[in-house]
Amino acid sequence: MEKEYKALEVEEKWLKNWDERMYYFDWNSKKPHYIIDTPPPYPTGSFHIGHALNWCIIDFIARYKRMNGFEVMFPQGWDCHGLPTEVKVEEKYGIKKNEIDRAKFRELCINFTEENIKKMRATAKRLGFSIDWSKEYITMYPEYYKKTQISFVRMFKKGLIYRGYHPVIICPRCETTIALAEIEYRKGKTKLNYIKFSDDVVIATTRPELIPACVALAVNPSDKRYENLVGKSVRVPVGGHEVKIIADEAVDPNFGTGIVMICTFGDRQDVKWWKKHNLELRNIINRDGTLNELAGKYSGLKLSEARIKIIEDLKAQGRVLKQEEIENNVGVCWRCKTPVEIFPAEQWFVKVDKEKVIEMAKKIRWVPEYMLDRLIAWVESMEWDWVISRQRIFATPIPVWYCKNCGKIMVAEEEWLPVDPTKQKPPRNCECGSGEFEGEKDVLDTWMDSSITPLAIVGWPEPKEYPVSLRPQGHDIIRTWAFYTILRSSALVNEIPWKEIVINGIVFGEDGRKMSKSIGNVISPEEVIEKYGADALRQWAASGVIGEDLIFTWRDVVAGSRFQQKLWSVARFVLSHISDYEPKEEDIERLRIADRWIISKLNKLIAFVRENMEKYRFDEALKAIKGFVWYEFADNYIELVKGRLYSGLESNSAKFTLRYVLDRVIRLLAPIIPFITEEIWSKFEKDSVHVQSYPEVEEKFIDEDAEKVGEEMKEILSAIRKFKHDRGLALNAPLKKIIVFSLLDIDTLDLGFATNSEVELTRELPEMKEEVRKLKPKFQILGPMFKDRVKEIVRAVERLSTAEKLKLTKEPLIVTVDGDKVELKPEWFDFEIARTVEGVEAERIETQNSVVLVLC
RNA sequence: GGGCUCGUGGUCUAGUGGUUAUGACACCGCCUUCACACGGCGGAGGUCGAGGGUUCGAAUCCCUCCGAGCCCA
Repeated sequence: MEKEYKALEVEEKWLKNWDERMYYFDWNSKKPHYIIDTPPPYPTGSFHIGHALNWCIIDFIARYKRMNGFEVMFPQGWDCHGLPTEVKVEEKYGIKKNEIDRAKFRELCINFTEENIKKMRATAKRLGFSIDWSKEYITMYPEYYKKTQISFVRMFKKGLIYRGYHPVIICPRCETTIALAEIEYRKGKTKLNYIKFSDDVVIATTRPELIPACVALAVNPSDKRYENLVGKSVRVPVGGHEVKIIADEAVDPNFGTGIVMICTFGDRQDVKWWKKHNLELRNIINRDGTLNELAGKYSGLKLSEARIKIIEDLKAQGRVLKQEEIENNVGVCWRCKTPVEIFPAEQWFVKVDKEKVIEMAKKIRWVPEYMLDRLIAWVESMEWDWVISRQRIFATPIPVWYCKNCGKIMVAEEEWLPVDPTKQKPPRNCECGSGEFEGEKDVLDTWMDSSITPLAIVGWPEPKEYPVSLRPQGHDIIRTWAFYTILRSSALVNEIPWKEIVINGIVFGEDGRKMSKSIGNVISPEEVIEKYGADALRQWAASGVIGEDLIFTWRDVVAGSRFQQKLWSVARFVLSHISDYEPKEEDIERLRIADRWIISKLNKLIAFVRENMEKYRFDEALKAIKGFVWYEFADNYIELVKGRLYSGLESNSAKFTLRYVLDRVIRLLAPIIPFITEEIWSKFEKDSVHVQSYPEVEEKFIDEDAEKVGEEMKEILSAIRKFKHDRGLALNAPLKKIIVFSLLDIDTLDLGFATNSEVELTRELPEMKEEVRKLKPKFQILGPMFKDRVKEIVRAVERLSTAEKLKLTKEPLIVTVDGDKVELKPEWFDFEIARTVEGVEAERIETQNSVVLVLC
């Protein structure tokens, strides 16, 4: 074995040699199934570090479960549809989606996405994820979006999908609907106009051009000034129609006059009020940003023109009382910077049954638990149903036609799916007899695709089993992906989607801020892999507490890389000593104290690691393994048994132990660092480490007595190292003699080798003088017993004489506290006793349970 | 503005009622000993965000404030 561990070479080698079929999921397997509803990422082309964190966690779980005898399904999906791809494709080819053939545009999007998937797949493979590639799904392909369409049809038939009015955002210049994500906000100045509707009703508005769209006025219910107005009606100037005055808490009494005008629609708050108070819809704006006939004499004017004209007219009527300049945020189109307008249009909705979703969510086990609160808070604050239609192209088509003759809606039958209604006609005529249809041009929200992933991976509409075992995902998409999935699972099969949901945090840059291209703090997984390899990055990913956000730091990656070198060096040492050794039962009988000590500690480690892996606390598990390998096994155990190994004296017991420990440690680490563990495993075992079982605790090796003695030997060794260090001696410098006074069965053979000195153990403590050096009250006992008198008791104990303190170590002692006699018991205190031995010219070192005399 | 989370040596971090607060990185000294200098041994460094409360006892529980972050208005 080479001295240096070459992570990159080893990782490349195993990527080539591994047979990925060992990760394939078999429905017919008799093992218990463990199905993971993995997130399908949006194929942007780069698998970023946030994905890496998420996938590492999934892979730790998948590999751990596999080694524990589960048949694990780790599928990989790609959530393809959406606006960003449309935008990228427009940029790439210099086209506009509305100016070219829909089918052609869709094709360009598909090609673009396929390229991106290819790149991301490569990174996922390089990171060593145990993905079952035979279970890959791609939402833009007909096999998948057929399922999305079936889900639409079924929910429509159950009455869970309906059509209704909802605002869409349009850019009046581009004459197209745009998404919230496409709005930029600009700070600007505008005029707040105080407009008199009647003698006692004055409103303040920044949008006078919308007065003809006014459908109500609102005041805060606690506003004393307007108590008598609520419920009354008032005539709208320039519009001429009458509107009611209503009360609503959301009105800010301190803004303007405290009376606000509600229009359909000025902004998102108007939309809320419109829904909440069931107001009339009064749409005065056309898609091109001009006013329609509902605006009366202003019909045909552009909004900006209408604004001037309306203010002019109002001034002429003496209705404009005041105009003050204020700062505000205006939403503008990201492309042309024109202020956007809200425009009511017919949309498709999914009904949201809040109680049902919460009830379902509570049946799922949430890790960490508090993440459930986020979902509940979100659901409870929802103000309207889920709008699922989008005015876009690259998405799953809504399988619906409208009869050109009678206008009736025809929803596709399941047998007709998949279908694109803009290209295909329905196979039968409308009830009215007409065969002329207009296909639905709107398409489905991308979350309609991705909210059926747990169903899709088990073969729905003929699910092989359900619910699945686990959903791992980030907390940033609880409100979307987790919520929609629970909603859809409930609606489609009346069942929870998964038994458990594990939420991971998001990744920040080294500066503590969210990674973003504009800040320039983005680190790509490839960058890390090129320098330190996948295992090092995986160790960083394991260092996070589940649910909490994680900062990327090179420091952690480097620390991971160092641990790999340490593990490699340890393995190199162990393997060089066991190459010609076969474990034999009789060697167990001959195990010495140090062997039994380390094996016992290892078994306790196994219990601890299992417990934490079950809780998804990979940070705790890895930290414990690292600590064991580095500070127990390498620094102490190996140092203790080197003598036996080099001398050949009692060496088989050490060899048995080295092999036992290495075997367990490698298997414990395999889910987290699959490459280096495989490499080391291959040097002394056959088959892949990834098809082995996870180490089990062997109770017969848990040995408290040996641990006590082993810890003491470790302490003695450390004390002697410190002694040599203080004297300026080399650590391997021989000493004349070391005499250990101890009642424990210290192994003088190992300790002698390790200190390079003769070690003598003696039970007799000749002419030993004892003195209580420290006396620590055990407050856990004293607190409940004496309550507020504890301090007095402690003071009384401190006043005791040396002889009395020594007496208290062995028997109860009566002391006087505030005139009361109190009997103190030895078990209420921790004693630290100094033992001095006279007549010996030697350095005296004391450890917990021994006195060590060093003759040099 | 609402929901959730976090604030611990220089930096990052463990720690949900017990006195002397965990570890890592960085730092300082010593040691190139045959697994490892990406190492070993030793050392220095903290009023646990601020204030108040509960308690015999608070980093830990409660309240208020300050600061940071995420998601949503």
